[in-house]
Amino acid sequence: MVRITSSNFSITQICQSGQCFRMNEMEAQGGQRVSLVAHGRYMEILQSGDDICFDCTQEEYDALWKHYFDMETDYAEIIAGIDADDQYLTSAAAFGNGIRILRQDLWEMIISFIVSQQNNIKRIRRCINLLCERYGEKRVSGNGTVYYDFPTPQALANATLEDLYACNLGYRSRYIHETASYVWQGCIDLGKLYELDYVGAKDELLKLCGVGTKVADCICLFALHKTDAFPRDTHINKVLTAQYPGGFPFDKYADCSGVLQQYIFYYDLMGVR
DNA sequence: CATCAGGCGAGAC
DNA sequence: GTCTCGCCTGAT
Repeated sequence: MVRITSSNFSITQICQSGQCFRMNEMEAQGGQRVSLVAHGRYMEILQSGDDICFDCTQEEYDALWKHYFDMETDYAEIIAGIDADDQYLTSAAAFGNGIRILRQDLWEMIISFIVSQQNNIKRIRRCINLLCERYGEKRVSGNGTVYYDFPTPQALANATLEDLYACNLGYRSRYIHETASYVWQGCIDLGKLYELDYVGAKDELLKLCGVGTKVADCICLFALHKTDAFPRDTHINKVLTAQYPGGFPFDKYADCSGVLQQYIFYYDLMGVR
């Protein structure tokens, strides 16, 4: 068990923000609890107010989860940098101030956000769980929980189109089949994407079948942690049209616009209006 | 029954 | 380069 105290950190907000499809809210008394599969491990986190309890060793927290949850970044500073005259953005950030931009697995994000297109979060989770159960390695955690690794490029490349359609992926089945084959054959070196800047990494990702501008931006933000990426989906476009008819002030928020995108997205999705 | 969900690829121009 | 159109599936 690792106990830490942090304002600007909410496991439920992170869970609901829709960047991670393998994080689930659980029943809990006297606080919030989520389970998570990442880094090939299963973990639970308990939170009560500013008190957060990671169910792992200190070594594991320091080596993996601290970085995964972006604990080194001061989100209060980002929020403090928001233009006080921008009432919408100020409200959105106050509403979602516990959100973090996670550092998730690159391959998992590529497939997850291909699945996400023209799809709703509930079905996205179902599709991904199905892919993991059918093509991921089965594991058992320390507390006896059965879970599945995210399928490897090889496992998905070996799945037939029919198999993928059977996972209710619809027309995205072909995209996943082609992208998995492409990666498994070594046509793209995913490792080198970490060395590129946002624009360079995005250009490479756009070569993948089923990856367009929006999906590429999500991968850049949630896997490569390019916080200057600003994914534009239907929610964001709706808000930009209504709240920023003169254009969103990207120049003010050069290297944190991706964080702001998450505040806006979450506020539009969950906020009471 | 129509519409939409965190878009994208293919083809027309 | 920009625009339109069709697309699996399920929830509302």
